[in-house]
Amino acid sequence: MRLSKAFIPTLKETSSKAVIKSHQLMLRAGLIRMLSAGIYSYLPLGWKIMQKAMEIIREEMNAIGGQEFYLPALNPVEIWEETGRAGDFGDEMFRLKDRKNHQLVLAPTHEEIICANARGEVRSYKELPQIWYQIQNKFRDEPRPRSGVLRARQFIMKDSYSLDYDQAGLDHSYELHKEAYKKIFDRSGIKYFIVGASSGLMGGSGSQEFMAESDVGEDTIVLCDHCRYAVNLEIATSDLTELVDEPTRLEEVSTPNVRTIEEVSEFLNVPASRFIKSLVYIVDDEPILILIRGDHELNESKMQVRFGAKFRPAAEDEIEKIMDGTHTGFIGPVGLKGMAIYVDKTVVNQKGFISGANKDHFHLKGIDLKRDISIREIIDVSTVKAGEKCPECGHPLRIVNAIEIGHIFKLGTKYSEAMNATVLNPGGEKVPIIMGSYGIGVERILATHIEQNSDDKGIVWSKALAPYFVHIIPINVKNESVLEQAEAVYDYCNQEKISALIDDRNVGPGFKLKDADLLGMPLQIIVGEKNLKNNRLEFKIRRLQKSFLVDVNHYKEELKGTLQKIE
RNA sequence: CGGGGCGUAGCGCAGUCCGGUUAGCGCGCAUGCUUCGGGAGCAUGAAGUCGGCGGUUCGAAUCCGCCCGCCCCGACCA
Repeated sequence: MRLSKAFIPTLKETSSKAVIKSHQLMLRAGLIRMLSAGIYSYLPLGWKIMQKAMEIIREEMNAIGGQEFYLPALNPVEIWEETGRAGDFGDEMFRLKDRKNHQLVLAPTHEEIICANARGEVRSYKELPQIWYQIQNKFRDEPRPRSGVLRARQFIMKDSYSLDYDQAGLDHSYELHKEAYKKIFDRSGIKYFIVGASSGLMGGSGSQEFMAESDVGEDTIVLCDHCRYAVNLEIATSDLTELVDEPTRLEEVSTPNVRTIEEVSEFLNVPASRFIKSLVYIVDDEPILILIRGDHELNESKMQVRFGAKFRPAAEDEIEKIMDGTHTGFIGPVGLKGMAIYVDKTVVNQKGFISGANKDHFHLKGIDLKRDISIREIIDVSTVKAGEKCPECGHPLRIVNAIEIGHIFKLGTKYSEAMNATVLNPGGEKVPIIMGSYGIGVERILATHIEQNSDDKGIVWSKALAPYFVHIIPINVKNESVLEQAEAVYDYCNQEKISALIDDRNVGPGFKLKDADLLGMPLQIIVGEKNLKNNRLEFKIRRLQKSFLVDVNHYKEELKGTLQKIE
């Protein structure tokens, strides 16, 4: 491609609206332009890279027997009502009406459509397993689109769906996907790790996420560097068994006007971990009390796993009413009646805790959970903190941010049952198809690659995603021998099917060199007057920002050899 | 949905607090000449519903009200 003809609108600066590195660089390198919040145009260079990423995905999906579909984005709402997800997605689903006033939605994902294709047409276990996939636009009306292309309202997702008739089949399809995903992300040059994850709205028996560590990631991951324990904070646990466990005596202490754990901790000079935090939640219109350790936060994802979607924290005035006038800050579990008490597992069977005395301006010391409190149930709802012990091996845990680039689910029969997608098994019984679902955010591959592979000058593409391998720069196109030599290199690349970009624009050398670094092709070949007089071309490896001179007569071998060495 | 910020030429921004000639700057764009190893120089030129609507005023980019759009933090989220 000739830059003189190409539409690659690079920018020297970006709006202050673009905050994260990948967003800024995608704008500056002329890959994308925003049309509206969370909605982007892919310009030719950006689309070329997207296609590269999609081709890697396609190859690996085909390699495990995947068959590509093209599914409708425009769906009648009824199909989403069959599984109840029209309601579950709520405002996140784009809705519109056709001319007959019929309700349609823009598909946020495609489990229902896959089921619709399977039911009635896949009838016997003999036709299974199937792996069906698509690489298409999905639409989600995000409450807050952000971080450029990382959280968009219209985005391209590779989604695949496995159909099996028994658990072993599902396990196998799941493993196939996991291995395929490793290959996809390895080939894309992305550093990632696999974590245990929450299944959220998707349902199902288990799921894992492919995560790329990054400060701009929206997910939080708990990692153990010693044993490879790695799970999403949403479901992470830690080992906290070392706490004090001596016989204690209940004792009321006066704590005038000190109410937050922090304040009381300071007032009594006792660490926050020795406190019990008493939280009032409303579940199905009933108040419940949840006890967690004073230095911990409640984990809403875990709450959802235990109590479903219908829980909320009680408001302050509600609490006063429920607690017979005791104000927040002084409520506690001891002597409490008429309210179920759920205890987080991090404080169960322990002694010597401090909590509110259910009396304004007083706290209770020496609480023994077992002795003093009638526990309804022991649950796991607290959020792990960095430095706590790994539940597997006891080493300290690390907490990092990460970008979710892939998510694999064992869905089970949630959708097939709701939509009556069944097959006859070898025993002649009618069984619901067992499904798995496996997603990859294609834009996130690009953005993550840029987050992980860029410097202050611009992007550094690895060969797998690079839109062109070689960027040829004649320093001055008015100099005939310079231009001729550059064109010769360009011709050679085309002839050898080495994708190349030539900057044949009549602009200053600084302009071209800056653009080349910004665009980030792996190898730059710079043709300058002085070097050419000495029969030399300059090869520059973008990633290393290092140049070396090559004899004009041997550049062909050198080009191939150098490209081979670059990953 | 809560908190904060922004909207002025194609792009990036100043001007708004404290109303007052013809609304500025940089980049880009067009034409010409020069220049050619890190976003060139000179000259000339084109380009603006100051987000929208309404109000206050002799006079509004500037003050007031409503609305729209975009960004950040939070909530939420595949």
